[in-house]
Amino acid sequence: MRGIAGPLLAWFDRHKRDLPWRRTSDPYRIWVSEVMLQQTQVDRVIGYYERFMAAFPSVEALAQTPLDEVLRHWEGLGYYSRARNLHAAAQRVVGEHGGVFPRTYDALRALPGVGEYTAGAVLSIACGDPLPAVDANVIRVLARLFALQGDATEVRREVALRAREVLPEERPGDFNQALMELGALICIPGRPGCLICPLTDVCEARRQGLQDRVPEARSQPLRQMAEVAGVVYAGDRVLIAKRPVEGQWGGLWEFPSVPLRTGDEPRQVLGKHLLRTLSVEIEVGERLTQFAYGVMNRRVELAVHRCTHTGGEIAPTWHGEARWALAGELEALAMPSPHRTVADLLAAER
DNA sequence: AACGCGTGGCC
DNA sequence: TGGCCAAGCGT
Repeated sequence: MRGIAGPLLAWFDRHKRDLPWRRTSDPYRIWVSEVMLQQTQVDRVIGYYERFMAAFPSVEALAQTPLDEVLRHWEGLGYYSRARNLHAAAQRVVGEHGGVFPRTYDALRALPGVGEYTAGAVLSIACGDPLPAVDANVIRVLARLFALQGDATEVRREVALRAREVLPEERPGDFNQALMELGALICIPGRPGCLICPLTDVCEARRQGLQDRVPEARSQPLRQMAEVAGVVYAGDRVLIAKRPVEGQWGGLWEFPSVPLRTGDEPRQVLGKHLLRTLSVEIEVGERLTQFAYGVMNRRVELAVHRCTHTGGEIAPTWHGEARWALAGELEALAMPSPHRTVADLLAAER
């Protein structure tokens, strides 16, 4: 296999999408885009990237902003550890590198949230370093190009070697992006568009008729769950709780909620939960809303009750931070998607 | 090594 | 309509 760089880069020059992070060579901006793009589709990232850059135009700006505000800009994008790591990394760039974005592999790789892929992507795209950037697209494209089959781990390792071999000295960043762009637009998981693929003539899977074979993704079984949340009023304020930084929705604010087990009486469980975790006494009132949301491999039926504070001050425990908030404050807090739905409901009824 | 970690669009 | 999926990383 020789010379895929030529036709691939020619195709890329002609068909690449006009994306905001392709209009800069600032390593900081490339880095932010790459972190946002982890496990997230391009179309979804564009708006977040532009708002994030307007708010945090430099690594110093990001570093000096409170994490809560950074998370608010990340709300809805998911995988919130990315935002926490991005923020922590920005502070380390300022504190340990004098605000100069690191341009060596080891220094970049040492930042939280920067793995092998991201380090290679940032340095090849922003600095022209001849490093591969192997993401799921590249694995699929090269596995097909070289007709690599077998164990997923084995294919991955083999792809990593091939990615280094096919990488051209000229325009390594564009080459990496071209492989990913091809994987996203043409060499897609389902039925690849071999008829319009610039590499169709040299693709070994195509030659062998294996192009429809794609590494089977092992899907986790979907679990059904139920939970109850309370919008607890004390006068004109509502009770909000901050989720612990580790785990799902870490660092985000939510209306206090608790999982239900089969047979649980939701209103009773909610009351006991608030008493036990925050020492807050409540009276559980009418059901405000009920809906299902999906998160990871779970489908959750959420019932939300309007509640009234009847006694007890918030006693912060190991469960984390909680406080009373004015309705107008909710807009500025980072909340999980289903809780944002509830907050919007409250805002609409006022 | 295998698993946890979000979200909404798609067919 | 619901199962699948997307420019990974940390542990």
